[in-house]
Amino acid sequence: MIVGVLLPLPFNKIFDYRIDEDAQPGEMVRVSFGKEVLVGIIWKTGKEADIDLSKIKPVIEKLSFPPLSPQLMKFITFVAAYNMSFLGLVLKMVLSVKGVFDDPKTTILYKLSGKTLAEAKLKNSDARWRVIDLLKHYPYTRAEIGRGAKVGQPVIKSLIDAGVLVPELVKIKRDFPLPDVNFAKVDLTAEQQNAADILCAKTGCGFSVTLLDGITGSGKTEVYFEAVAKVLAAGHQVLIMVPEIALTSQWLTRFAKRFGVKPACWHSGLGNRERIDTWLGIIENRAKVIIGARSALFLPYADLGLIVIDESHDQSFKQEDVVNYQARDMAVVRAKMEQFPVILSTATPDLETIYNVENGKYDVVRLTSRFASAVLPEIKIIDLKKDKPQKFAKDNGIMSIGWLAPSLVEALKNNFEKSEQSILFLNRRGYAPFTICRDCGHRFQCPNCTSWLTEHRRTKSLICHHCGYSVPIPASCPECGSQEGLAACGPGVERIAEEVIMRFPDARIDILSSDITPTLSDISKVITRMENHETDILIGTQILAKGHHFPSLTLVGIVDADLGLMGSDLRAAERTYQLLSQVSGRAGRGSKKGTVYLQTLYPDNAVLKALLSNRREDFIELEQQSRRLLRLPPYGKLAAVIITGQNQSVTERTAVSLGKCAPNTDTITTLGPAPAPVFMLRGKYRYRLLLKTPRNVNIQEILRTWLKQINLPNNVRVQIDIDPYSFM
DNA sequence: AGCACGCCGACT
DNA sequence: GTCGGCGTGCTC
Repeated sequence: MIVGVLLPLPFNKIFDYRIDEDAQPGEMVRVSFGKEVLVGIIWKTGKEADIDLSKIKPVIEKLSFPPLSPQLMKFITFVAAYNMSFLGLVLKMVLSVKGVFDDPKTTILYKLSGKTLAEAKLKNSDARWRVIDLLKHYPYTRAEIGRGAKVGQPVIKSLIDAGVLVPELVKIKRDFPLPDVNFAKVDLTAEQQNAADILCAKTGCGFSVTLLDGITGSGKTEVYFEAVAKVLAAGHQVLIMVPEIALTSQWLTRFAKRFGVKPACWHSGLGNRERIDTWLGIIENRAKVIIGARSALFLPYADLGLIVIDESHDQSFKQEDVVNYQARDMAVVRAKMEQFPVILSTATPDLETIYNVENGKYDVVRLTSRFASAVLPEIKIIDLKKDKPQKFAKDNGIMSIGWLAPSLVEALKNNFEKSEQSILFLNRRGYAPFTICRDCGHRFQCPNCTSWLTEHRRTKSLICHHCGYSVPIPASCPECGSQEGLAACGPGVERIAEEVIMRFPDARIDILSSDITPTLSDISKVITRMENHETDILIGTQILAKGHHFPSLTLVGIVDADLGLMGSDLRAAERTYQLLSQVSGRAGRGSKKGTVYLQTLYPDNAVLKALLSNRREDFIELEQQSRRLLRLPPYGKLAAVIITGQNQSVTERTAVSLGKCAPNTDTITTLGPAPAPVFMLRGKYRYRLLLKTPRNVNIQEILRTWLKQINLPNNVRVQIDIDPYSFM
C-alpha cells in the first residue's frame, strides 16, 4: 500500500512511500529521503501526490515505538496552522532527539537455561545454589549476580561455561522511580487546603483551565502538588512547565520532599544521553512526572493527565525563533484535545489570562495570605534626580562614577552590619552596555546587527547580545587612535559588582548572570551559597527574579526600575510590573520584614506607583484601559510580519509592495512597513509590518490571503509571528 | 533543511 | 585551462 509520510523538515507537504505490511496513521517509519535516512510519521494512508508510482520509494522499516495518538497529530496540525509554521517543523519538536531511533545501548543479563548442575556435570556447592536461587525470577548482569549471591566471578564463569546460565541481550533503559504520592503530606493552611481541594476536584473530569492566583510566599507550589498527586495516583502522567531559568535545584528539592523522588527533567541544557532516556521514558509511559521548559509541551506523552504552568505569566513561554508559539496557550489547546485540566500558577497573572478569567473561560482560585509569619516587604522609591549616586574610589585610587544612590548604599551597609542578606537586581549583563570614544565620539557597534557591543570586563571582550559577535577590548580607538578616550557607558551587573566590592570590601559578594554562571550547576552553586548565608550581597540579572526562597534576605535593591518601561513594546509596562513584583517578592520571605528599594528617574510613573501601593488591581485596570482603547491584546489580535534579506533594496522593495496590498478596513489595520528596531540582525536587513484585527477575526486566514498576492524574491524571507511579544 | 546542479571570477 | 563561489530547485 501507499502511505503519506510527514518528515521532520520545513515542509507542509506529505511524501508518499510504499509499505508492504499493514500501516496506520501515527506509526513511525524510517524512510530514505534524498540522500538521508529519516524517521517520519505515517500521516495518512493512500496516495497523496500526483507522481509516477516508480518514483515512490519503499519504507525502510516500521519502528516498534507506540504510534502518535490521533490527538497529538491533531495538535501538531493545529500548532502549525495557528502559528503559520511548517507542519514538519512542529513534528520535529516532537521527534527531535538526536539518536533516539538508533540502536539503543544494550547490556548482557544472565538467566537460568533450565539445565541442572548434574546435567552440566558440575558439583553442587552453596555458592552455585545461591546463584541459581537468585536467578529464579529475574535475570541479572554478572556484576549483579556477584553482589546479589555473594559469589566471585569464577563461580559465575563456571556456570556460564557449563551452560547452566545463558546470556540474554537487553536494551538498557533508564529507570524513572515512581513518585510516592503519600511520601510526605505537608500541612496546608485552611486557605491552601481549600484551594488544593478545588484543584483536585478538576482532575479526572475532562478539560478545564484554572488560574491559581497567589501572592509570592503563599505556597502555590504545595497547593498544586496536591493536584499533581491526585493525577499521579490515578496513574496518569503530569507535565509541569516552568520558565527555562526557574528549573532550579530548589524546585527539585521541594518536589523530592513531597514525592520522595526526583522528576524527569526536560530543558535545553540536557545532555543527549539523558534526552534520549527521558524521551523514551515519556513515550513508553515510564516517566510519570516531567518538569520542563516550553519545549516539553511537544513531547509524545503516552498518557498525560495534567499540565501545570508555573509562573504562567512569564514571557519566556513565548518562543520566538524557528517555530513561534506561546507555550502557555498551546498547552491549553493540547489539554482541550486530550481532555485533561490545566493549572496556571502565578502571583502576577498576565492580561490575557485575566481576560479569560473575566470571561468565564478560565476558573480562578486565590491565595491571599503569606505563609506563617512572612510579611510583605516595604517598598521605597529612590528618586535618582534628588538622591544622586556618588563617585567612589577604585583600588587604583581613581574615582569612578557610581550607580547606587547614597540612601541605597546606607541601607546596604546597615543590612550588612546586621548580617542580613541583600540582593541587587539589574537586568543587564556584562560591565557596560556600550563603549564610546570621548575624543572622536566613535561607538562600538556590531558589524552584523544594529546594536552596540556590550563590554564584558571578565572576558576582556566586547560582545553583541543579539548574535554573539565578540572582539577583544581594543587598547585604542580604531577611528582616531586615542589611547585614553575609550569610556564604558552605563551599568551592567559586573560594574555594579565592582562598585559593591569597592564600597563593601569585607562583604562576601556573588554574581548571578547567564554569562558568568552559564550552566544550571553554576547557578545552583551560587543559590546554595546564598541559602547557606555564605553570601552577603548577591548581584544578578533576570535569573534572580524567579521563585527562590532565601529566609535571611531582607533587602532587595532594583538598580534601574525604569529599564523596560521606556521600550515601545506593548507589554513593557506589564513586564516591568511583573518583574518588580517578583523581585520584591524575594524580600522578607522569612520571619524578618524586608525592604525593597527602587531606583528611578521617574518616581511618578504609574507602574511604580501601583507597585508602591501594593495594589495590583490599580495597575491592571490602568493597563486594561489603555489596551482596550488601542484595541491591543487581549482586546484585539496582533501579527507581526518580518521581512528579511541580505540585499537591502530588494528586501525593502518587497516590504513596500507587501505594505501596498496590506489589508486595511475600518476594523483591520496594517502598520508599516518600517525598518525593524534591530534593523540588521546576523547580517540580514529587516523590515516589519504589524497587522491588527479584532479578537473575533481569523487573523491567520487574513495573513494567508494577503501574502498569497506577492511573489517573493527567493533571497527574501517572510516570517510571521502571531501575537508577538518582542518588537525587535 | 540538505544536497546537487549549474554558471561566472581568481588561481596552479 | 580548473577550483569554487553560492543562486536555484528538488527531495516521495
